[in-house]
Amino acid sequence: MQKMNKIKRLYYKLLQQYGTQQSWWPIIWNSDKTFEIAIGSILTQNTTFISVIKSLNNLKELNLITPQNILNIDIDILKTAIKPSGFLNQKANYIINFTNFYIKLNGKIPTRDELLKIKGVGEETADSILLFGYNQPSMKVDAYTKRIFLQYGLINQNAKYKDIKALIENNLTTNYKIYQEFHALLVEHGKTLSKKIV
DNA sequence: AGCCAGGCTACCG
DNA sequence: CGGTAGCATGGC
Repeated sequence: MQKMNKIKRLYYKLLQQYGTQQSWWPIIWNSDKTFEIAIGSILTQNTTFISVIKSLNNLKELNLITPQNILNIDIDILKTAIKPSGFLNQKANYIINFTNFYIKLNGKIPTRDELLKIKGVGEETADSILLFGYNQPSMKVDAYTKRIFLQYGLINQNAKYKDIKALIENNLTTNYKIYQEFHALLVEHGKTLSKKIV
């Protein structure tokens, strides 16, 4: 076998252990997947995805997984719908902020910098939207990623988001499917690790 | 019964 | 710049 860098080795090791994680991001509504994934990316901030699913189901029942309807509805109804995933006051506004931006895009793919200007969209959420919502090869780094990389000695404690992102992007083939797969695998593996060491 | 979850903003020094 | 309190809820 060809000589691989450590990131690639980890990728294939996890792939062998857990198998492919295709369609790892669950789709509830499936009409505007990009929009749905973006809203899910905001809702998932510092929350378990189980809670996000509940919120997305609430939104679906209210027919709110559509940009126009979200902007037309009373914000208190939006807050009630997303309550299961926590931080309802700020996330409701974050969702509205993103929705306004999304409508103005008119189908265009946003840049990462444009996304980062939205209040409520930080680095991880921006990458999540690009990678899973738009199928763009922009690696998403999360707490699991950092934890696992620390454990394998691939980074040190003070590595920052952009450092880890660059490390991965420089060592894997630039391909959104591979990035999606890798992230999903890291989450699956991360969930099996017992304690938070970051 | 406290800690953590698929973070971000605002504000501090 | 780096560090951190606050944000809200639910699961274990």
